[in-house]
Amino acid sequence: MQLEEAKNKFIQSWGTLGTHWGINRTMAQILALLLVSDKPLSANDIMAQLNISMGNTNMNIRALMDWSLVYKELVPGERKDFYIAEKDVWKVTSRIVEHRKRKELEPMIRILEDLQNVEGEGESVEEFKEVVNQIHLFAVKSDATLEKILIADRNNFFNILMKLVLK
Amino acid sequence: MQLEEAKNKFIQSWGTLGTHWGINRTMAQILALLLVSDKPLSANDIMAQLNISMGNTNMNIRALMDWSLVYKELVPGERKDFYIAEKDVWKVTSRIVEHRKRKELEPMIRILEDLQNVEGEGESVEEFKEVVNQIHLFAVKSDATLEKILIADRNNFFNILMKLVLK
DNA sequence: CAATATTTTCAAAATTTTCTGAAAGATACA
DNA sequence: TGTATCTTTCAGAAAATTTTGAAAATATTG
Repeated sequence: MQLEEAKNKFIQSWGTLGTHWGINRTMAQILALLLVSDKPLSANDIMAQLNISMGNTNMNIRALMDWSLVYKELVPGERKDFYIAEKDVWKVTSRIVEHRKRKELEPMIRILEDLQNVEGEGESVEEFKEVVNQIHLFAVKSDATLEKILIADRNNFFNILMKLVLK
Repeated sequence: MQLEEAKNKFIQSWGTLGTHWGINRTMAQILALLLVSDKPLSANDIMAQLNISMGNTNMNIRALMDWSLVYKELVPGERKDFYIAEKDVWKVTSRIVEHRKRKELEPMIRILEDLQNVEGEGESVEEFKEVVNQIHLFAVKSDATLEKILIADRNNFFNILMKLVLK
């Protein structure tokens, strides 16, 4: 397998994976392209290499910057903006996890808490509260665990992983 | 808030959350409906309550059974099939995680391994290998950790969570 | 076995999500 | 300031996903 072929394979696979992670295909592909690029790329380079439109490129680069997965890099003597990817796997992962925690888990916890306010007394109300309560408990524990993991630095994280795996 | 309102709110929210978890809206809503139902429901009941078509109902019930999130329950004297949800939060979570591990993480690991076979020697090849290798290492560790967590029973899981949270 | 009830299938329709590209908005340079 | 280059926006187009419902298949009952 030649380098170019390998890079393309990586970009394609990463794109597919991304769609399962709250990231759309193009956004994931841009990230992948920048991850395996040895130099910063301009919006134009990205457009050309992935065969996508200007607007699509721009929108997704900005989303990636918003997620802190891609940074602008100024290239002296160049007027265009150039971009590089965050290459630290742990940072990439933790930023994605953080986003999803904020956008999915935390809103769900708020809703579950709200649902505890259901009125009435009968058995069916109790059963409902019980189900909601179980899920809430679980969600809160998961949230706290993620929080703990996220504030740890990479080394800490690998230590935790190792403890779990070797246990 | 009345019980009915609370149940509907739960079903809607769970439906939205589901779409972020590789489960489509309807599939998640059916699961939610069964989770807060005090008795087994038939496909017809589900159709009526969620206002969805027969085909949609059938397809998603079967997907849920395939994921072991919903079971058939035979009601004596009834010709229809009735369904109940898995109410153990830990089981629900672990089955979803297991599915995603099999369908996303493991295929990615295989691709990353394949990509290590890139030919050539230059610096750019080495850089590519380094990126791929970092991701592969991380993916394998995550996979092993998930495996460990999944084969643990619920108590074990909560113990692990607790250790992490209280650390 | 025939009649009826229930479940399953799947092509077409509806909906949702993503992408395009022309136009408007910035920014840098002379 | 004028011109050229680059970036952003967004309405409409395209693509992907989900849903419908009629028809076929299957199961149950008498």
